[in-house]
Amino acid sequence: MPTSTLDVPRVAELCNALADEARVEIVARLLDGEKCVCDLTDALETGQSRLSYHLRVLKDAGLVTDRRDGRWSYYTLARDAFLEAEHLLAALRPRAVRTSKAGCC
Amino acid sequence: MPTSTLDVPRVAELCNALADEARVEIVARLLDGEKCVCDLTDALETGQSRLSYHLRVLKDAGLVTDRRDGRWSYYTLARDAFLEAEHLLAALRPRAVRTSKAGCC
DNA sequence: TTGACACATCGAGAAAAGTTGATTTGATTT
DNA sequence: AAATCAAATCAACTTTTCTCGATGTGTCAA
Repeated sequence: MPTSTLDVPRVAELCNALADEARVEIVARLLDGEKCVCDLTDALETGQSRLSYHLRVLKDAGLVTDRRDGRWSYYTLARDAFLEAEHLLAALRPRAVRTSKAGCC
Repeated sequence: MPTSTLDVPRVAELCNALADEARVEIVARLLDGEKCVCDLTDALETGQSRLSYHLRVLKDAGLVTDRRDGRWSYYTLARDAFLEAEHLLAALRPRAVRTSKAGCC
């Protein structure tokens, strides 16, 4: 459930999770649906432990969820978290073009 | 001018700039318009060089612009960059609730 | 039950980011 | 011109993040 206004630590947490290219790549790969770790390893041509690490960061931030099926783990984007991120970001958007120049101190 | 789709490095760059609470605080303070550095130093109760460092990170990412007037520097949120960020994030949002479970490998 | 597999986790090292105090720069006041 | 002030930059240090190879854990096949 997305919080509406200015949750500073949460913004930092979510952005932090998306602050690394490897993780954004992962998210991009998950856009067309659930993938298992082996699919991602192939697609991203990266070491298994590295991938596992980044998946964990995304998971800790709530941006993905995982599901186990036998030996495989499947990861899915968490729609709620992305909506939450959008709302939080929207709350940071400057309302209009500011013309008023500030005086100082 | 906001790019539309999946610019992975740019997402990482923007998110990185917002991945630190201090910087999100700064953005929050700038929401009601332009501020000089001294205002921010007071408001955030932080050292001057620390603030200057974080302002530079925000500026390098394009999220703020600065203007000099005499001895003072004024910082303003860059509306375009925030819109760009919103668009980029929107492009990462999973389209709908996925029910299809992936087969593997 | 042994071996192979998929993945998570660990430990150590490398790299990057953040903090702090001192110095520098450039503008203003006296 | 000298002193003062706002803010940027620097250098040294601390902390965090990332990477890589190794090990651990649970699952399945032979």
